[in-house]
Amino acid sequence: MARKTKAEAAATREALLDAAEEVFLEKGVARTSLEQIARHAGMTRGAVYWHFKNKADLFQAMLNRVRMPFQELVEEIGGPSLADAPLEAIRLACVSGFARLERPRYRRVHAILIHHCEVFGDIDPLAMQNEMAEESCGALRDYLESAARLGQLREDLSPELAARLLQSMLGGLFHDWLRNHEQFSILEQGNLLVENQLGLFRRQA
Amino acid sequence: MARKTKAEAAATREALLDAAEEVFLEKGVARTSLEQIARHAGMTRGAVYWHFKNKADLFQAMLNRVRMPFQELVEEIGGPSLADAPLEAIRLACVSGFARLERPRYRRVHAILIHHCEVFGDIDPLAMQNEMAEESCGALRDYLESAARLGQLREDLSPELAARLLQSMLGGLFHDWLRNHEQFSILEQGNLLVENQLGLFRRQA
DNA sequence: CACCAACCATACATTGACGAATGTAAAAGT
DNA sequence: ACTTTTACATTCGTCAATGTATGGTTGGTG
Repeated sequence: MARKTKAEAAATREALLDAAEEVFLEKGVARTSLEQIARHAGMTRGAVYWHFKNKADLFQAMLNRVRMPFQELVEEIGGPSLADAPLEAIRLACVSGFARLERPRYRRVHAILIHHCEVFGDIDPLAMQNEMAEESCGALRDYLESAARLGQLREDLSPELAARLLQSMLGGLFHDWLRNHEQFSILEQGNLLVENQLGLFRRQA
Repeated sequence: MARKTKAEAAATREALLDAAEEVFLEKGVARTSLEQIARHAGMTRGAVYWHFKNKADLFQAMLNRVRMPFQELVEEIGGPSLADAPLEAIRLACVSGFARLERPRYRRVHAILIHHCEVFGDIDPLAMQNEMAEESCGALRDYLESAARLGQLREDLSPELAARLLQSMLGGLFHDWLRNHEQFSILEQGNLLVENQLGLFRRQA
């Protein structure tokens, strides 16, 4: 095959990753061959093995396109508002996360990671999920402790417990929505649930 | 090989299913061969193909050993107490479910179904999860509507919304625990979370 | 302008899982 | 006691997927 421009080569690489997302989501990671991915992108396995070492490497590259550390979500909500209104900061961070998840690429990759792949090669999706869970739970706990210090939390509710409740609720919502995103909008439903759950946390109903 | 008595044959069948549970949980469904399952049970693939048609059939048989319809959980909690105390009925049903999940067989099979298998043959774990979710959410809504009619719910909280909150929280807890059950006890943690979440739902804090 | 390496296709070797066919020895039936 | 069926073990053919090696064309760089 003829050599391509650097831009064209990068484009085919992206096309391969796009194809991987679609086929992985449709048929599951284990049941899709590199041949199927290549054909779906209009290429052959040669292209795949040029750009990626193997299936696990391609999978990792697919994940790297959607890395969103929690810090980015915090930065998106503005800044100094979190100092005196931590509960509102949590809500806005959640909204920010929901908005990202509605972008097809983010939704697809997370759905694949959580519902359409097993342990595989040197990639352990469960370990990744654990990391995500602990990170978000820790951040929630920080904000809720701040809220407790400011007297914005019910006195019979510890920030630790509130963080676990909220984290479990968010995790369940996340899983449910990723399972079939056509059933509801995570932005609407998520807003509703987070708002009300935080309302239950607040002092004086 | 020599023929075994009916009891012995049934025992080897159970042994094969036990082995399947362990190997599936350790290596994932797609990455384990029937050979590995058979060897782990001290047999060969011949035994597997005698008792089961193929991998999907074995998988289905494994699932059939842990079917627990929601109705059983309700029956376990006693009976007439649910009429005037629906919130307590919910709590007891959850406790009952948590207790079951701590039995190794139930825990393993659910962990496999949710975290260690993809779509596979004529088996769609996501569809099963959807069934489970809708069934439990519907039951929760029924009880919470009953609680609302009895004036046991906060007036600013619709039973519909409460059901979604609780269902998401339970689902998140479920997933988190199945991901690594060594981190905490679902019976303790589940009791704590359900109790407090229901407490937040109740009228007059 | 020349030449090399990038970029991808093609062909080939290897692996390993499945499933069916066959073997067989003891339990069940008669 | 004789036959039949059961409950496996063993072997083998097939096929799909992987990984590698090779070839061919052209963009990029000196």
